[in-house]
Amino acid sequence: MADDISEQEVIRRAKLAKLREMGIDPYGGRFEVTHNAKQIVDDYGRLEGSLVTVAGRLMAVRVHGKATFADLRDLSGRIQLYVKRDVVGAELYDLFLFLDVGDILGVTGKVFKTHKGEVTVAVDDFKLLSKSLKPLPEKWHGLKDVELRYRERYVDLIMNPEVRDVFISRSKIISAIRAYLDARGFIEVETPTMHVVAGGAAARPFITHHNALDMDLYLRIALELYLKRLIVGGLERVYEIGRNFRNEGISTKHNPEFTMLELYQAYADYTDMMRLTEDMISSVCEKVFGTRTIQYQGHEIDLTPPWRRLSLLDAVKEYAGIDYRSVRDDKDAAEIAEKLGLKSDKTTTKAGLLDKLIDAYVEPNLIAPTFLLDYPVEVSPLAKRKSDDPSLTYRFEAFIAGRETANAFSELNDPIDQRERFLQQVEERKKGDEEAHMMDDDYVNALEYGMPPTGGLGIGIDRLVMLLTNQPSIRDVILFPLMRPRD
RNA sequence: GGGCCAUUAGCUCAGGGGUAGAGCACCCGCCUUUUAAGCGGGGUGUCGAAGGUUCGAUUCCUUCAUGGCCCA
Repeated sequence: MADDISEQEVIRRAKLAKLREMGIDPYGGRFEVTHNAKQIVDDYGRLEGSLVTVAGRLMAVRVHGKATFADLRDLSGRIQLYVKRDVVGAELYDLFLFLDVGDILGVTGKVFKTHKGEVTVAVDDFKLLSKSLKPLPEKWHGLKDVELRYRERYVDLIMNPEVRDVFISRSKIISAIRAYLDARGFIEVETPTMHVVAGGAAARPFITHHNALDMDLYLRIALELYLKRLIVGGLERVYEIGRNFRNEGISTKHNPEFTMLELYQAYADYTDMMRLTEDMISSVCEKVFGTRTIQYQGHEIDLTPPWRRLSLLDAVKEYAGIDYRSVRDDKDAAEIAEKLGLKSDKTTTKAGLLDKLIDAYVEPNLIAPTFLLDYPVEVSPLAKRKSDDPSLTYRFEAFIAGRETANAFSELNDPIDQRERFLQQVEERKKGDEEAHMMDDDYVNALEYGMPPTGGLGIGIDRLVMLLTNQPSIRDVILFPLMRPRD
């Protein structure tokens, strides 16, 4: 280990030893600050000439012989330090020059402005709070290598302030969602992440094992079925913001673990969910960013309600030129897929064809926020059938910037129909569809006690954050995206 | 899973069969209001890994690893 560290690291380790020799603890303890960097700059008028104590990471040092300028950075921003040999004395001055960029320190000094007008702290005293043993990346270009940025996100966060801002925005967006739902009488709950039956979505689960019970468990692929059990239990308005796990490929839109918001509202239906979706997303955007208009990868998108509403089958007819109602069976579907040149790795079913048509022809056209309404029952095993057309369901998906952003329906609360739909899914599974639902007897049992008519909504938080922060990849909104380990 | 691309110093990147390059960072010296401080000096490296071709490979070929983008 010791022989594969760089020269710069060797030098820093030697400095560390020297500091200890000098009786200086290179990893000091508690340090009380009076101000952060931004406060000192913002309140210069009041603070000029007074003593402040501030702590942060040393980001740059500019030595001018017997006086030195340095940049200290904390969460709030950057503040310049000025250390003068005449003021701090030779011993402390030499100690300051002995520090490295990257070290964390606390300083006390007087606030003043330089000739160039920059607010600066004239250091009287400072304390090393943590010795940094590795050199930081280049100050001008920062850390660019995407692999390193994801693997060593801590360095990414130190070097790239705009990355830090994205994650601060993410936190604010989630807080704003909580505030929005809490204000409307929703209660936040936590349901299991380890499931005996992985349901609520069409996806392959991760499998884990409980030793004491000697049983396999699935990491949840959705929050849905437990939250609806709570609606049966009378909680009426519930939501959960939680991690889902899906055992599928990794892409700019997929990370194996990702965060979903799901909410359920008793006595509501999917029209209520539409209004809630457009109102929540646009008000969260306004609360966090002060505007309802966003820029996403070259598109200007206005989130102000009401959003466009369009029947799914009309959209497919309009954009793909296919009348889905004329597709009688899986064989028809396969022929159409073949004719359109839609490649697929599995045998094409009616449901699979619809998915592909939406993907290839409809989605790319839905830049402005759009609700696609009334999905066929075969792709919506948990949604209530339309009373005027039982082949369709009261379900919508919302699309923004050509991407699915929300999925919602009037929940199926007929236990007999639900059991039949599960049975159909089990058949699909037997035919080789690994993403088809499993039978969930306990969920049907819950419905048999009676679930009120309910509207439910799911929103992928990561994708929403991507949209609102203009990030092209889901990895840019997940602090530690999954990576293969190095060696 | 398939296609394309990338991998060279701590970082950002050039190079292209014949002793390994730049900027920043780092080390030494000078410098008391600089800010990508400046001036002078110093190159710190398993060119992702393993095979192959060759007198000679960081460079060409093959395989592998990791990552990115596109497709599935």
